[in-house]
Parts: sequence; structure tokens; C-alpha cells
Amino acid sequence: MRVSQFFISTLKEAPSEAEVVSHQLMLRAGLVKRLTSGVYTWMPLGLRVLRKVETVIREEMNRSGAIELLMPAVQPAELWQESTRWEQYGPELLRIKDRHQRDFCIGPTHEEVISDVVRREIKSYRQLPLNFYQIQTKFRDEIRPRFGVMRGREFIMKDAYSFHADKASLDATYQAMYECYGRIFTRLGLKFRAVAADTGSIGGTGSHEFHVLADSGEDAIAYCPDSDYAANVELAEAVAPAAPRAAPVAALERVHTPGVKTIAELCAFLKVDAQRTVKAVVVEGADDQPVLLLVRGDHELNLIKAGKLDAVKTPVTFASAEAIREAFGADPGSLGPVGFKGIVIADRALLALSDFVVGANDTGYHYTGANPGRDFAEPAYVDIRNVVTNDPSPDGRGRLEILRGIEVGHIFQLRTKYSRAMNLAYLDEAGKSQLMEMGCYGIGVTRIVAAAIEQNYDEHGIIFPRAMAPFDVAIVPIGAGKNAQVRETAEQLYTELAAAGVDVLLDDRDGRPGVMFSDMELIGVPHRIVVGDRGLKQGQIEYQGRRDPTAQAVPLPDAVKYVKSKACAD
RNA sequence: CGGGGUGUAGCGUAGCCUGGUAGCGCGCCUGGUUUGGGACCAGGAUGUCGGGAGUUCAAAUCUCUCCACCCCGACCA
Repeated sequence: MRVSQFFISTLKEAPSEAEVVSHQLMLRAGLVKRLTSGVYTWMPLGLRVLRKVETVIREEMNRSGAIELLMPAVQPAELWQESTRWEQYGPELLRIKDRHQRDFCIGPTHEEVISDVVRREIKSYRQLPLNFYQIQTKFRDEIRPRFGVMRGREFIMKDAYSFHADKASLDATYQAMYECYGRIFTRLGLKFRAVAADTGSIGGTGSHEFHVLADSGEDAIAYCPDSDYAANVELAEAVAPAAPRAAPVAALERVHTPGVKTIAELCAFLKVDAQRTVKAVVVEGADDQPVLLLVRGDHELNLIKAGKLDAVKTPVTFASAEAIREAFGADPGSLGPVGFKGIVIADRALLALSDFVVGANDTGYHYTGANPGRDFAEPAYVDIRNVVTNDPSPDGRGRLEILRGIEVGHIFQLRTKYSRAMNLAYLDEAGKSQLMEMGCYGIGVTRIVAAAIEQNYDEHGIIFPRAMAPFDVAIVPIGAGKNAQVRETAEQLYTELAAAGVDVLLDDRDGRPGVMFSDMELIGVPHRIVVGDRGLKQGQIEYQGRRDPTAQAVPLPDAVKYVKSKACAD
């Protein structure tokens, strides 16, 4: 491709709407343009990147035995009513009406449609298993789109749905998809991690998320460097402390703590370690009575874990200030278990804690020297906190580290959740009707582009991994307009590299060198050839990898071979 | 949806407090000089100052209202 026949629109300054690096760079490089909140046009350059990502996904999915199809974006309400998700999905489902006032939605996912396809087509166990996938545009009316295409409302997803006669078959395909995802992200040149995940609202059992590692990631991942344990912090178990609780030494003492509301303020005021304090969080209970949750001061309550407790209403809702006043006679910031009559649930870390500081249920007062069993009834002890660095690994084989990640893939065992609702049945060998087992497997295609940039950039711009770079190699001729040898050499290299199967971009704009260099760096082309009279006088061109600190002189006759080996090496 | 903020040319912004009819940098156009890291000189074009209403002799500036976008929270590929 020649720049003169392509479309490149770069920006020197990042539009002020962009907060995160990937979003800024995608706008500056002209990969995408925003149409409205969370909705983007993929410009020619960005589309090349997207297509390369899709190609890798498609090849690996096909290799894993999945079969591609394409389902509609617009879906009739009837199907969603049948699965009961028309009511359950909430405002994130974009609902529309046609001219006859019939209800439709723009598909945020395709379980209903694929189930409808399969139940019409599949009658016999002989036709199973099947794994259908598509690469298709989704719409989810996110409450708050952000970070450009990272969390857009309209986005492209690869979604696959597998159907099975039994659980063993589902397990096999699930495992195949797990391995397929590993190959995809490896080929795309991404540092990633597969983690055990919460099954969330889609439901079912058995689920892994694939995260691209990046400090700016929205998710926290706990992993054990000494074993293969890895889980989303939402799910990672905080194991019960091994050491028993020390016997109480201090007496319960009420201290005046005026204006102290947070654990940080409490620690500063009383000069105690946060590990010697207990945080009290009040949530709405299943019976609408407030439930008191206790977590060690330096720990963080895990709302997903808390939501799984029978006594707690799901989704977890914090009690209102009025409800708290009524139940505790004090404001948040001074709450505790001493004297509280309702349900108290403590994190298991408190099993090892004695003589701690906790709110006194009197605004502006705390207790020191508090002890369960002596000063208040022993609460139930369960795991309701987020794991932290250095917690023991749940598999007992080391200690946890925490990383941040961007979720780019998610695989689920749906089991019979949808087949039951949608009546997805087949006839087994005995001629008996059975529900199909089902799995689903998603990859955020557009999100991958943003995640890859988040992981690969420098002060000059994007550094695309080879597999998703818009071009493999950029040729930058210097002074081509008035030096025929430069021009002809560049043209010749362009032709030969293209013929050798290299995706090459020739910057034939005859612009100033600085402009061409910075554009090629900004858009993330991984390899660059400079052709100038300076080098040609020595019979050389220059090669520089996007991450190389300096350029390398290469004799002209070796140039194509050299560059090809570089471009295909990584 | 709740809380906070912003809206001035394609992008980045000044002007707003204290009302007097819009400025700068980049980009764009023309001509010339340049050509190894975002050139220089000369000339030029581009603004419903987010929309509407109001106050005023006069509104980018003050008031009201609507809209859009961004940031912080619950969701997710």
C-alpha cells in the first residue's frame, strides 16, 4: 500500500475526550473516530488492525473445530421473552420497535438466536456436538461507556456457542476452547493470563476469563507464582487464617474519636495499625433488616462474595443512612457489633484477631480492646473479603500476587440454563428426549485492539504486535522528490517486499523526514526502512525495528531478505 | 441513574470573574525557499462562541432551560 493511495489522518495533540493511553493513541493515530458516546467508526487504518485480529481468531477457531455463521443484529422480542431475559436484562438491552410497533432488540449477545437455530436443526445425538461461532457487532447500552473502544456500547465480539449430548462432551469442547484462546492471544503477541472467574449474570457453572495484563486494567487478578492458580479477585478465596486467635489481653474501653469516619483517620487518631481495626459495613438483608458485615480494617469487602450469602440481599445494596441510624443509633464511621441485635457476619480474618478497635455504635466513639465471644456474640465467619498480595494461595502452594488485567475473553459452561428455557432437546440412542448441554465462548475483538495498545506503546506512539499491525513494514524514502535513485530504490524495495508476501507501506508523500518518521511510529508499524541518498552512497539502506534504539545499515542487495527475516521473526 | 466537570474553527486552547461584537498554536489553501526527526517566509480561508429563551442600548461573557460530551460509582467482551 502507498500512503498516497491510502488514508492516514494523524493528530499531533490528543483530543481532550480521551483519558487512557490506548484511547488517546487510537484517536491520534486515526484508527477510530467517535460518532457518539461509545460508538466509533473504524477508519481504514484501524480496520486493517481489526481484520488482522479477526483473521487470527478465525483461523484458530476453525482449527478447533468451530464452524462460522453470522446471526442478525436485530432480534425479535419473542425469543427474549421466551428465555425470560426480556425482563431480566434491564436497560442495557437496547429495545426498538418496527413500523408495526412490534418489539425488537439490538443483540447484546446471541444465546437466544443460536438456540432457536439449533432447536430447529438438531434432532439427534448423532448431530452433536456442534460449536458455532460468529464475529459480529453487538450493542450493549452501557450505563457509562468509557476509554474509547475499550468499553464501547457498540463493539465487535467473537461469540461461540457449543451444544452437547452430555457433560463430558461439553468438558471436552470447553477444554478445546480454553486451549484455542491461549493460542489466539499468544499469536496476537499479548501478555495474558487465564483465570478462574465468577459466572456472573449469564449463569451456569465453570468459567474462565482471559485477561490482557496492563496496569491500567479494570480487573484485579490474583495468581500464585509457585503454582498455576489464578483467579479474578472477585472470586479468589481468602483462606481462613492458620494461627488461632490470641487470648484477649486488653479490656473493652470506650474512647472518644471526634470526627473520625474512615479507617485511615481512625488509625491516625489512635496510632494503631489498620490490621488491629475492624471495619463495619451495613447492607440490606434478605429480610430487609440491616446485616452487619465485619472486615479487618486493612481489608476490602468483596461484594460478589457477600452477595452469595443467604442473609444478604442480591445484588448487594448498602443500607441507607436512615436505616443505619435506626438500627445502630449512630452514623456510619462509628459502627460495630457490640450491642447490635441483628445478624452479624465476619470475615474469616477476624478468627485470628483479638483486642481490636471497632465502632461503638455512638457517633464519635470507638471501642479499643474489643473481642468476640467476650464483648459480643461470636458472629458467623465466612470469606467476604478481597484477597491481597501475600495471602496464602487457596491451593496451599505459595502466596498470592495481584496483577491488573483487561478482560478480553470469557468462556462459560452454560450447562442446561438456556436449553431448558428454550426447549433445546435431542433424541438419545434410546430415542428419549434429552436437554442439550451448552457452552459459550466470547472474545472482545474491538477491545483487543485497545488492550494491545495499553500493553504496547512508548512516547512515540503505538507499538503493534506483528500479528495485528496495520502494516508489517514502512518504507520511508527521504528526498524522493529530487533524487531519482532514492525514489527508484524505494519503489523497488516496495515491489520486492510486497511480492515476498510482506504487508508493506510506502510513504510516497515526499514529506519532511520528521513528519514521516513520527507518523509511522505513531501508527505502530513494527519495522521501518529508510532510503536516503546518504545511505545509498554506501550502497545501503537503514532498517530499524519499532523497539530498537538505533537504525541498522543494511547493504542494498541484502535488504529484502534481511527485512523479511526481521518482519517474520516476531 | 446519582455525584462532579466541560462545551469557543479539524485538533489543542485564550477570552467569561469585571458585558462593548473573537484571539493564539497546530492543521488546511496559494506562492516561494527548503528536505535525515513534526521546516521557513509571504499571503489566505475556516467560528450558528453547543441549542433555545431571557436580562441589557449591547451577551462568548450575566440568568433560566434544554442538549451533547468527559470524569467518579454499580455492569461487562
